[in-house]
Amino acid sequence: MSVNVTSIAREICDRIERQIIEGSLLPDEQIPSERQLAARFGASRAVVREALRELQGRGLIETRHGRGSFVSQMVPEPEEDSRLLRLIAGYPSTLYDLLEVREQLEGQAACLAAERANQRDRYFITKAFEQMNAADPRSNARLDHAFHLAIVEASHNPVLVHVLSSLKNLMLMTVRASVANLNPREAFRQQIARQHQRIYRAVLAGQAKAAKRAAMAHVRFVGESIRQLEAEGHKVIWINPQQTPDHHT
Amino acid sequence: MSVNVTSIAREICDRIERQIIEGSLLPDEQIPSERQLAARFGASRAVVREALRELQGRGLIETRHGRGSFVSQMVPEPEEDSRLLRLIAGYPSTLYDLLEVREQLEGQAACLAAERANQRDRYFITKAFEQMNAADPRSNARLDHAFHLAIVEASHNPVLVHVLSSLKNLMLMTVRASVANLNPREAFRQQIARQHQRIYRAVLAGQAKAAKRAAMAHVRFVGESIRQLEAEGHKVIWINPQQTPDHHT
DNA sequence: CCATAAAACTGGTCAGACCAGTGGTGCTTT
DNA sequence: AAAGCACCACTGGTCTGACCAGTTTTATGG
Repeated sequence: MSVNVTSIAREICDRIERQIIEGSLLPDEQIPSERQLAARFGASRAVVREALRELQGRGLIETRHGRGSFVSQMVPEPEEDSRLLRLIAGYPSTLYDLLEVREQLEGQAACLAAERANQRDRYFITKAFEQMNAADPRSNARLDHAFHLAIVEASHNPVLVHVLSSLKNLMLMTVRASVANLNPREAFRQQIARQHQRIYRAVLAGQAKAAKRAAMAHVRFVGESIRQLEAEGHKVIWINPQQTPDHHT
Repeated sequence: MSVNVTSIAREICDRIERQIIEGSLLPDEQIPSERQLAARFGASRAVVREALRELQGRGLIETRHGRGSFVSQMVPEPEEDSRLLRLIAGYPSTLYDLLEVREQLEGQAACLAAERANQRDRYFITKAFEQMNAADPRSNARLDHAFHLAIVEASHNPVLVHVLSSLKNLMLMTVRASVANLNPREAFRQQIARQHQRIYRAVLAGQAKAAKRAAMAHVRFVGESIRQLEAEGHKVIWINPQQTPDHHT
């Protein structure tokens, strides 16, 4: 019985592919150098190069002489996204629809993240969490979003990552709406900070059910709060995502 | 002006690719050995191997140890579906990830559909439900999917509709997997029929919570059943959405 | 302080060696 | 003559170590 049908190069290729699909390696992120990969996998550089070549053929990475290899941008469907965006521009109420969906998906993401997050995930979640708290509460929409995204990626569910990243711009709208309308009011701000902390702790503690509850409660709270403000006659601010600004990683 | 950005390996890869596309190299035809190619192109064998690896990544050739490399059999251009989706579709385990997401989204959809469905929605849901039941239980994947879709549309949540329709091909895979593996076993088939009926009745009766419970239970049941079959050593059938077949509406 | 040269990266290519499957050729055995 | 077997000439798979060629960082000299 032959068992090892797979060549070393193919194995390395598949492992890296998996990391890309799962989201452990993000678009535009640099892949370790060939020599490093060779050392890590205990293989020769030639084999690593073949693995990377195959990934190039699959369109997953791009390699530049003297620079390195980088994960390709595989934008799901930009034109669909924009169509939906236009629709929503006309009907702000759609944002509530999105919040409904977010409640489910982020709840699921938090649940899975609590179960599956590895050390790297925990590091990024912690980093995002701390950056978000350190920033000015009135202008941290992007950091707020990054925190939520870090949790989604920690779920290691590629479908979830794909869906939520395809809704990135819409997500940013809801997050911005939350930040712009709720954070300036001290009571809301504190409440939201507590909710974030609850999510953070539950995920890092590996408490799946608690994480799910916290995440769903958080999203629902945002939606209901904004709805309430609107009902009370307050002017609710919806901010369109002009572009994806400042990429100052 | 530097023009030659192309590596030797890439150049060889492209030349062979052109031959395959032009038809100079026919499907199943054997490609000259690496050593021959190296001599012909005046390059080292390592470079030739990298070129062949890239062709493998592009799915144009297949290589067998001790035999040689052969041109793949392939459909002219199986319509560039989202590369990411096709990529994900290559990993059967991803289907479980999708089922996790489906459980949340379809639960939500059923919930909203029960609350919001109007007469027109009810008509379409009923029609889809009856068609599904009337069809051969072993070959009604498309109708099964249509039933679920009708409920999603009745949710009147454009975000939900958008997300689930963007996952159409993947959804079809899970539905097909369910139909192909579960329906032939009478016990499963009856169980699933009951679940469908429960969803149907709850939605039409406007019982939101019950509809949500039923839909989530249904999706979870499918996932767990397939997982169980797999664990018991049964051969589980995953059907790739090569094309969207017979559109004979 | 800034421009420039040198060093320390990165990927790209080469040569030659050896291992590991595959299949044919011809000899031995039955 | 037919079956078996060892051998050999292929095939791809991997390794090593060297060197070339872009890029980025660092140190150096003005």
